[in-house]
Amino acid sequence: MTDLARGAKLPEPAVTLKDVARQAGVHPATASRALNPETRLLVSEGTAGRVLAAAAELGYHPNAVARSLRTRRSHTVGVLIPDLNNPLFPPMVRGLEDRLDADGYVALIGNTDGDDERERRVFEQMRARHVDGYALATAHLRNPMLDEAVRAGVPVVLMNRIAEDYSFPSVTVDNERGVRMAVSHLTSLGHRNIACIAGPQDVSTGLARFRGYQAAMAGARLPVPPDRVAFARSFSIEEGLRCAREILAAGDCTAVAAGNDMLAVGCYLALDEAGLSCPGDISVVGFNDMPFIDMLRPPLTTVAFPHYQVGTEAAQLLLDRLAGNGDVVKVLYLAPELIVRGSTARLS
Amino acid sequence: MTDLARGAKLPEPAVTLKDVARQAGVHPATASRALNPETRLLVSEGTAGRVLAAAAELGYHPNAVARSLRTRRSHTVGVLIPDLNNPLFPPMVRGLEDRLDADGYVALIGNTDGDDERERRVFEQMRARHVDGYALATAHLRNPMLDEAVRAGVPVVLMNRIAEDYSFPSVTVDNERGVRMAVSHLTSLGHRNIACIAGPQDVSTGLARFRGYQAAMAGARLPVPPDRVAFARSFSIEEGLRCAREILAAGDCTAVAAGNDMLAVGCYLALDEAGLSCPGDISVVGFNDMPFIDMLRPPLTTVAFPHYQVGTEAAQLLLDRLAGNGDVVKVLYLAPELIVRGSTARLS
DNA sequence: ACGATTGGTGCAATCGATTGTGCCGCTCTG
DNA sequence: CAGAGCGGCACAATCGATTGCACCAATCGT
Repeated sequence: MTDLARGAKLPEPAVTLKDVARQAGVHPATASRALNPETRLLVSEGTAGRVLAAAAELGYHPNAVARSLRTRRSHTVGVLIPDLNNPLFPPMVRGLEDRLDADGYVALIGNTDGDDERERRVFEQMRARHVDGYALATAHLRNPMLDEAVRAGVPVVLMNRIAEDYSFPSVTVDNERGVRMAVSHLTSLGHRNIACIAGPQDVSTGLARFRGYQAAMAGARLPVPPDRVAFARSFSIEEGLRCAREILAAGDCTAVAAGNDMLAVGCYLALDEAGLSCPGDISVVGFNDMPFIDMLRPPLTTVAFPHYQVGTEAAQLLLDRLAGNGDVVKVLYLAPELIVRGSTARLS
Repeated sequence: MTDLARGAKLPEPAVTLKDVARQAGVHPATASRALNPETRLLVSEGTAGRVLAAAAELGYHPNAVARSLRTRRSHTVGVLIPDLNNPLFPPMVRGLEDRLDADGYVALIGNTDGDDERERRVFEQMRARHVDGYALATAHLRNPMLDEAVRAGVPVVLMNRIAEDYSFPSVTVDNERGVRMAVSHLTSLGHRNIACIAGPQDVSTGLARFRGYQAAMAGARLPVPPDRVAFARSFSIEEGLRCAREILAAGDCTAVAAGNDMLAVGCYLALDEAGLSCPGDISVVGFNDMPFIDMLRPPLTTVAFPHYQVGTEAAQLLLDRLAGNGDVVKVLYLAPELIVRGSTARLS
């Protein structure tokens, strides 16, 4: 085993701008301008060439930390999500990272677990690191940190959420329409007694989807007895199970529209528990088209939307802001798509 | 809509150390020492109190960028993984982040997609940002960047992988033992013709697990005809499907040991395709116990290991290094556990 | 009681890059 | 041919915090 492999600290060469300047026989300031494409026209072509050559030869890599200190731009954005383990988020994060990367930005990812205390901590961490902007996909709508961020002049975009009071650039799916599509699908299969496992009503997705359910039922002139709706306290399998039990106990429905795929999975468990088959006895629709949800038995009929694009578009909105072009607040609604699989069947 | 919500840039107050010092009536240097717990004992108790009070009153938050420049410590570590969308990684990343967070470090996550070019790019990005260390879970074993990192004196730990040539601190599961457990399970169910869908042989997990298969078969004095082993080029569902087709075409096996859960899922697809049932006709075992793998039909029998702990332990190893206590290279093998579910059955 | 220690602070350099200002010397013009 | 204009570059300040060093006062030992 070598000393190197053991992690021994050797004096890092650390070639700096000054080294490049010396090698090229110019002042560091000139080297800086030559290296920066924006200001390269300020130096003569010949000098620029020598500097570039020197930089290449020495293997110069600018020190991003020093640059940030001076320019007050960290080229870093903070991304707040509830939980990376939720399969919904990795594709969005990748979309964000990929788009940001193209412009030289990197993402700092923070998991909040829906916990306000934790959310505040990661937010502070990010602020201390002077992130240039935030992309939020966190649970709660009202948020003191939002005020703080805008007051500090730091751009914020929302993913998969919209804020009601403030007007932030956001990227989301048209949740209401998505649920209407799902419920229409069920009615077209002959279902009339359609229950709903609604998500938390203090997050915009939960709210909008429940509204979509109500609108679709009203549009089809179908009644919605109170015991045919259960409200989950979180978008989790456990809550889906609990709510589905409630609904099954109330009896007499032939289909369930779940607020998202997790709740639908919980519903699957409740059906197993009750000895009911899906879609034989009861049809189930979800929302999100999470990765791997098509591998379930039966494969879940659900409402899909382009997760990756949510990330890229959010990144684009943020980059627009950061570049100074962000006068109008854009709210992007991506189109939902109904994916019919095996969990829904014609009422026999 | 207010100007603030529209993202108008206002002059940020940006309270600095100098402000705190002035408020407390001391020199910035003294304020610095008072604020840092490590050096607080250098200033008198009274002054420290005044500085702390001033900092609290003004809402001072140290500028991490400036500090990094001076201390040459970014309190940031680079995490390289193949793809965040692979459900195997989010738990590990969370483990890492949670442990790092406890010591004030944050993680920069980079996806390499198994692409050397991309890997190099994110590595450069991270180096430019002067990360204090790296945690790697990337695909390939041999890697010029590893040399570069150790030469620069930047600590590196490996997750879910071990390097053969160099000796790096690593955290991984005992892959060989895990597969032996899986194969023993199959033989105890009466299976003798056990095929293997092996992972890529140029990554340590693929290699070790294949060795485990060979060892287990040899130990049970079972023959391994060449056409009963297929090598996947990547740990993907597609490759699992392709390999499973090959194996099924060769005929006459009653069980398949897959190099990981993804490959096992591909195997499920091939069985469907061939009109075979699992576990009725063929038993299948996987490796990893990915999230949601228990929701499949049939639920997959697989080898589990604590993903989250891999992350926390890797973080711990890295933090040890960063703190200067890292003389001996630790390689941690976490114990695998066989999770028997519905995809394996007694040979009838 | 006087010189030597020690505790507490201030001073100034430093990390590495960016950028406003100003000087030099060239070219162009009237 | 003199002065205006300008391209090209160097100088130095700056971002905000850390830290080696020096300095002053108070205390201690003998």
